[in-house]
Amino acid sequence: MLKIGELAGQAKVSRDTLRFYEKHGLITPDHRSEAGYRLYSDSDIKRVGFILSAKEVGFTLSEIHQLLELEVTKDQKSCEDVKQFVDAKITVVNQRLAEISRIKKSLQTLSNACCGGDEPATHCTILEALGDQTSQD
Amino acid sequence: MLKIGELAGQAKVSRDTLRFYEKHGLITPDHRSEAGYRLYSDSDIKRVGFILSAKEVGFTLSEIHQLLELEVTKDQKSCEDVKQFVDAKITVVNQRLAEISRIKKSLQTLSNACCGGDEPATHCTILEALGDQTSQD
DNA sequence: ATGAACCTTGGAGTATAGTCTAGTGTCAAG
DNA sequence: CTTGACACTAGACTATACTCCAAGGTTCAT
Repeated sequence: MLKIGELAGQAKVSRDTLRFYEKHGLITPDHRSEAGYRLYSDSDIKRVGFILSAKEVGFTLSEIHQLLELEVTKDQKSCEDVKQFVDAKITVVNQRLAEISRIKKSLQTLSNACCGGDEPATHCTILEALGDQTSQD
Repeated sequence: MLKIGELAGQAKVSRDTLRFYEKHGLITPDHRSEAGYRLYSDSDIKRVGFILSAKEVGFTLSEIHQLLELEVTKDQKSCEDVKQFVDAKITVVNQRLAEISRIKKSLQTLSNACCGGDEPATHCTILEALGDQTSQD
């Protein structure tokens, strides 16, 4: 069982952020101590990690909330709903993957462009690099 | 030359957003008409597209501003600075790629988990799916 | 020559995601 | 038995990224 400061330390967020996430339903301590201190389980480190990863790749807290709420039950009905929701998210994740790859390529083109690189100094802005994505990977 | 509404329509943002981006140095119309109307060049569609892509994968407007400002000149000095900056961005982009791939896999695991899928119904939440990334791709 | 549909500016308002402060309580070490 | 590091709540404040509004000017088709 971890106190809020311990979880915060391990997950590299502030205590305030954890309380904020709790207020918004993203994470709830397993239970409270006599004194009312939040007590988290070890697996909550993973949960916070997921929240941070998902946030970093562009999901909002409310989307992350939905993802964390998902529970595929045996109930066929809810299962179909979950599948639809998840498949929609996979679609946006794929779009994001494509876009981030595109940006990565442009950055690499830009990085190779000058400074004694092999490229002629024509790709001199990110927009020019974006327009011309051929050989670099 | 495009008026603000035309650019907004093509780039699928609001006029207000374009004015907001201008205020923050992300995009400036080529020039103004006699009446003071903003007139954009065709290439500004691409510029707005870049802003939106970069935003979607988690860059802030101020980072995007920096990316757009980058100009690899022949000057060796500034060139090294640019390379450093760009290489740092490539590092974060790679991290983001890894994280988004991880999330994608979990979503796929989750999607396959039930509903007559081949997986047993053990992967029933995103966190369980995250923990167990083996065969799916 | 007038009305709709556009454009201008400045400034206020909103949503999201924290971050900080105040006032108070808890706990472990010296 | 007190001091320092931590915890609690409620609420105010901040940054980012828009979004809307008011009051007015422009363009153009009818």
